Amino acid sequence: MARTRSYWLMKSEPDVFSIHDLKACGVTGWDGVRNYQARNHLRDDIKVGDGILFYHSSAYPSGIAGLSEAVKSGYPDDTAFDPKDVHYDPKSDPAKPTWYRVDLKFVKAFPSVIPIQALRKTPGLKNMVLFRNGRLSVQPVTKKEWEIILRLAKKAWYPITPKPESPR
DNA sequence: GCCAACGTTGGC
DNA sequence: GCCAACGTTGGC
Repeated sequence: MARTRSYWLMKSEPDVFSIHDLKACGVTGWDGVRNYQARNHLRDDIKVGDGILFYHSSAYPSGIAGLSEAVKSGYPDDTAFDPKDVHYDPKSDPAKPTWYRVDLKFVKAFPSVIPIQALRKTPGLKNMVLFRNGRLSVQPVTKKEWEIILRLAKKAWYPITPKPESPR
């Protein structure tokens, strides 16, 4: 029997890599993750066909910006072996890699980002890992949460919050 | 810029 | 193995 589809949320700072960058490149390797809990999901749990909520962090607004899908399950993240890479980790042994990545493809950019404030206010989303362990950059999402969020994306239009002036 | 939450490191 | 110090993330 076919495996049930799982769902995930992955964070990215849009200044570094946004849903529009994913749209432009089509498929990308999700590398540079250097947290063990997130690594475990990348290495062991995410399978081809799984649905991914693409989350913009440290953004205006922060929130879910679109959809992605896993096209390749966990394999070693070789940026860890490259001394010139910002994510270089001298402790990661190529013969026994510490860090893993998956490949993702672009599925959809929402017409407007669903802001975290709207997610927080939605009753069925109270228990999202996003609110319990906000710092985890690769986190599981339940089927129910996934469905609620797809409905929010379809119905709602969210104005772009202006970026506050930085103090001088 | 501030700070809460969490992870990692290292002395003991 | 404990825990204090420190670093990072990310919302606000």
